[in-house]
Amino acid sequence: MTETLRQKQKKETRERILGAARQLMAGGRGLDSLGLREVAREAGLAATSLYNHFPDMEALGLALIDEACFRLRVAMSEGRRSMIEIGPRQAIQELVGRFGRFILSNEGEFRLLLQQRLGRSRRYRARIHSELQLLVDELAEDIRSVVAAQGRPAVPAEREAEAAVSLMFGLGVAMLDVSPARREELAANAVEQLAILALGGRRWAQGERL
Amino acid sequence: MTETLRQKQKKETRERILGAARQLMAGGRGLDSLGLREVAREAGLAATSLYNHFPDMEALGLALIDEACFRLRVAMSEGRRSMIEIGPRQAIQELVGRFGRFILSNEGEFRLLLQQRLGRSRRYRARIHSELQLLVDELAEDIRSVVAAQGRPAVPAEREAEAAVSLMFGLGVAMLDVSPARREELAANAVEQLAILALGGRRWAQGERL
DNA sequence: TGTACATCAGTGAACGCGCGTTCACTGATGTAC
DNA sequence: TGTACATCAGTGAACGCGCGTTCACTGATGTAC
Repeated sequence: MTETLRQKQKKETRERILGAARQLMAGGRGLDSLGLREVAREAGLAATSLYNHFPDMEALGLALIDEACFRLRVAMSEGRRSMIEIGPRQAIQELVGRFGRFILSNEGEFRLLLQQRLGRSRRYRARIHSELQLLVDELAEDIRSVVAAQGRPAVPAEREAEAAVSLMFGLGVAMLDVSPARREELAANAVEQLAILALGGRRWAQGERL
Repeated sequence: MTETLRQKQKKETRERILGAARQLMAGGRGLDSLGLREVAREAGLAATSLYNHFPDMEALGLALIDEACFRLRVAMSEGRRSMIEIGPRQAIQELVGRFGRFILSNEGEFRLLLQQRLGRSRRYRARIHSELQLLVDELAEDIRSVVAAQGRPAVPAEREAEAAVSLMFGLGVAMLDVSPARREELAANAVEQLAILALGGRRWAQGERL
């Protein structure tokens, strides 16, 4: 069943709509402040045409969120394999570096996720929440792999992964309103935070407590 | 210079307006979705009366944010003194407990801070950012006090405080959409995260690295 | 291959609605003498 | 203490505007014979 011209054009128009919305949000705008007409105008379409692609504005928002989740997942999954070999110290550097790069080149998407995580729509929140849980799970698995590769005792990987994601999101938020130089500083701080966490996890694994 | 009846009533009306906005947000609404007329109606006033108390809607938002910042500060400052004596383990329990209670009884305010930290208005963001920096600074000071009281070497308190705030905000976000039982679980996890962090900080202070 | 009909992405007008803000006004409260 | 005037919190009408959505329609693309 080959794709007809019409189908292809429809797909392209849909992409143009999502791209227009992304473009508008890249300027610092929030999803909630985007109007139907505004998105249509940016996409070079009549306002009503949007209804040929999305049943309502909520669906458009959900499509944007899905896209953002996908990009985050891809960005954070790249090179997961190699992390196992480079050891914990470099793995943390790499992790923060990758997250920093994602934010740098997908600032709008990142803000979208942060905002809608607490946003109006339960569906949005649920979608984002499950995506972040996935991120935590993958990270926990990576932590276990790195530790196992070094022949060390099993650390509290789930807790560390949850904490690491919180720390990276904290980093991300702090990065948003700030100069590139300050961003480097913040990233370096985050690396230290994660290193301290990993160090604590190691000791915790050995039965040490506060 | 004693307060006239008019001044007193004006102050009360202002409080009623802010209270109405808080009330509306307590239902899960965001600041951005609140309309002037809606707030006025909830407060039992004509829409235009709001302009006797705030020059525009942005000012009303800023007043709400100031109020929320103040409440957070008060909630997190209470009993700071006693924390120094109870040692790190109980101090963490106490910290998370206090934060959890703040969220429980000020959910709307907490969501307001989280949302507007990334929100439309630069003034909002700046206000919240500086408030959080204050929180970090105070916490860092507390950490130093607790550690010094135990006669231990100085830990990387600034990093730990930043991390602790990120972890607590991560906890707060996770708590919002969730059952009370699950909240307990999340709080317990956060306590563990913070304990691991503190353990790592101790080792870091002794010169240990990953 | 050509023709006749069906599909459907895109259009422009129109719907009711609430938005934030301005304005001139009212009447109770405050103040000066 | 009483009076005359000033202040100003609260009001209701009105402003222009953009919102999301519906509708009947157009014309290019697709399909069946």
